[in-house]
Amino acid sequence: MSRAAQTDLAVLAALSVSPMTGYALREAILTHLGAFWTESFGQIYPTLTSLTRDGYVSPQPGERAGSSVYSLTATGQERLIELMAAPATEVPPRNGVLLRLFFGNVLGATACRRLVLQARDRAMAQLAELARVRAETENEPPSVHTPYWMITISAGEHSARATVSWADDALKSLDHVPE
Amino acid sequence: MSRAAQTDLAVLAALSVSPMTGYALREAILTHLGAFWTESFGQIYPTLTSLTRDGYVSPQPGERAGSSVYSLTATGQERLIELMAAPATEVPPRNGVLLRLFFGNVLGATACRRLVLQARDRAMAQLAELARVRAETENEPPSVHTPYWMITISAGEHSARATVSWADDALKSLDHVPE
DNA sequence: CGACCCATGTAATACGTTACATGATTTC
DNA sequence: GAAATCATGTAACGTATTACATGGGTCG
Repeated sequence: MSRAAQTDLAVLAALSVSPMTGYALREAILTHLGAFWTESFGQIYPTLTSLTRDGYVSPQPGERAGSSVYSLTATGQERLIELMAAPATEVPPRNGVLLRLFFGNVLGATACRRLVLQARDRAMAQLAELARVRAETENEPPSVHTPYWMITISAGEHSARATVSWADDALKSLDHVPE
Repeated sequence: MSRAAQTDLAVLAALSVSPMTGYALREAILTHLGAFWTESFGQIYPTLTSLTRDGYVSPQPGERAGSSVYSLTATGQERLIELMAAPATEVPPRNGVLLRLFFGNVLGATACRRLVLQARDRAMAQLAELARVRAETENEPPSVHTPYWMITISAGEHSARATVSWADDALKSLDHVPE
């Protein structure tokens, strides 16, 4: 599965929940998938154009002049299932914090402690945000999506908690490292 | 910090441990940083050329004909510290597994269980590999690098264990989801 | 002497972000 | 009627991967 098809997948999947404009699509991807997926306008609009050309989505005039609401066609639904079933391509990892810590002797223990603390803070903020999203999702009427959304929220929570406990371990061991 | 500077950082940092050829550099990045960093030949060679032009590294003839061993210059050492101190730029996330699970109703519960199980298997394999690397690192004579390498190994372990426990939770909740 | 590893380098291609240009509609 | 938001689209730029081309050295 090429990387371009990944954007097709995200767009088709989002449109399968409900038809919307390119602008709303970007908004929806940002707020709902933001923790594990990103798309920019520069990707979304050309993707909508090519998906329309290939008959996977069809635009209808929106409420505002010049705006188009896109919805999945029957072949688009098939294409979505096909892309979903294809193996996921992972982005090559590039973790700047771990890179800096691996060569931590260059920065020194104090600067490394600061890096770890910042990572811990970010994870704590993620946990707070996830608690908010979890409460919101639990308060909505259950749908076919609910159990799946809960699973992705849980993934974020496990990951953030792991970062916090790693940070605590790391801070402890950095205390024994001479500057 | 631009994304190009990220490759500069990785290359300078690796050369700060010991001088080596471009080929060995790729090998070293793959084996030591592979869990959280990647660089391809197509990045490494042009980067070595530009770093040489800027006086941050200097090539010396290697053992084999035509090969060059690169080492940090004094200004290269300064540049390394400068880049290390700059804030890390994170790659935008693109987690294909979580994307598929978020829209899991398209695939159905059984296929989602398979995805989660595969993620669990990968995490278990990572844990085995990390145990090997940890034992290897603990058996080597301690150096200035040892405590920092241990911290990055610990990060991998926390992350992999989080994936395993998330997968177990997810599998349990998928059992209650109708197909 | 064939296979494999070490070693370098580039060209084609794809991927993706950012910034810019443009304008309609809503809200205060 | 000014500001904010909704909405579309593209051009420029930078980043990165992959595949290919090339050849020396080593080991069985």
